[in-house]
Amino acid sequence: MGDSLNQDLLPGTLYMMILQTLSHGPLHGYAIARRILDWSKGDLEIEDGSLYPALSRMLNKGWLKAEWGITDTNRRARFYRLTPKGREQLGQESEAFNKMIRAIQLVMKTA
Amino acid sequence: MGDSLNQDLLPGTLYMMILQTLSHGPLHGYAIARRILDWSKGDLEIEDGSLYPALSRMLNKGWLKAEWGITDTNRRARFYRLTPKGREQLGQESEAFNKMIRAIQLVMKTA
DNA sequence: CACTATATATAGTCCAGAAAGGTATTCGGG
DNA sequence: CCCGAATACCTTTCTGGACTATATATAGTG
Repeated sequence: MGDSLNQDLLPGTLYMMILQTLSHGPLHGYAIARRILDWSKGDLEIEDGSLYPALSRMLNKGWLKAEWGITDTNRRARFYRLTPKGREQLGQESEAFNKMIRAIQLVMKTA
Repeated sequence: MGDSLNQDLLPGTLYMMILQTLSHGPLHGYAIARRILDWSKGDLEIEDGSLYPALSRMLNKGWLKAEWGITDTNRRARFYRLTPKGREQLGQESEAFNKMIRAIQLVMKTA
C-alpha cells in the first residue's frame, strides 16, 4: 500500500544514484540497476518501470547521452554516459542530499 | 523547476518527522511545523499545504488522534497526539529510513 | 483601526515511482 | 535442437505525496 518509507526507494534519490553509477564511465540500463543493487548490498532494487522512464527523463534534461552498442555478453544494449551538465547535476544533487539528510537527522535526534 | 531534490522536503520523510515531533507530547499543526523548522535550524520548512493534508491522512491511518483546545497564546487550535499505532509507525519508519540512508550512502561512496 | 503573526483547511496541479504487461535475444542444458 | 532462464529494453496506467494558491478567522500590537 505504498506506506511512505516502507518502499523500494527513497523518492528523489534515483536520479542521483544513476548519475553516480555513470560517473566512472558509460553503462547500459540493466547494468545500472545491477550495480546499484550490488553496491547497496542487495537493499536497493530498481524496478525497470522506474529505471527506464527515469533514464528517458534524464536524456530530455540533457544530463545523459545514449548510444546503442554491444555488451560484453554479446547483447544489444543502450549505453548511457554523463554529459558535463549531468556531472554538474550530480554534484548539486549529492550536496543537496547531504544537507537534507543532516537536517532530517537533526530533527530525528533532537530530544 | 521541481528538479527532484531541489525541493523543500525529501519526499517520504514528512510522516516520520511529524511523528517524531509528537513523540514527547501533543502539539497543534502550526507548532509541529515551527518545531521542525527550529530543530532543523531553518532548513526544513513545511508548507501548510503539505502539513494539513498529511495530518489528515495520518488521522485516517490511525496514527494520530486530534482534539480542539486552546494554545498558550490563547488561540483555538487542533492538538494532535500519537496513538500506540503511531508510535509503532515511528519506530518502523525511522528504522527503514536509517537503513535506506545507509544503503544510499554505500552507493554514493562506492568508487 | 489596520496590520502581523498565529492557526486551520481545501481545491487543483504536477510528477516521480510502482505495477504490470509486452518484445526480443543469447546461452546453456537436457 | 528445443526450451527456459537470464539478459536487455520499453510503455501504459495508476497512485499518492508535496507544492501552489486560496480562503477563513482571531489575538495581539502599533
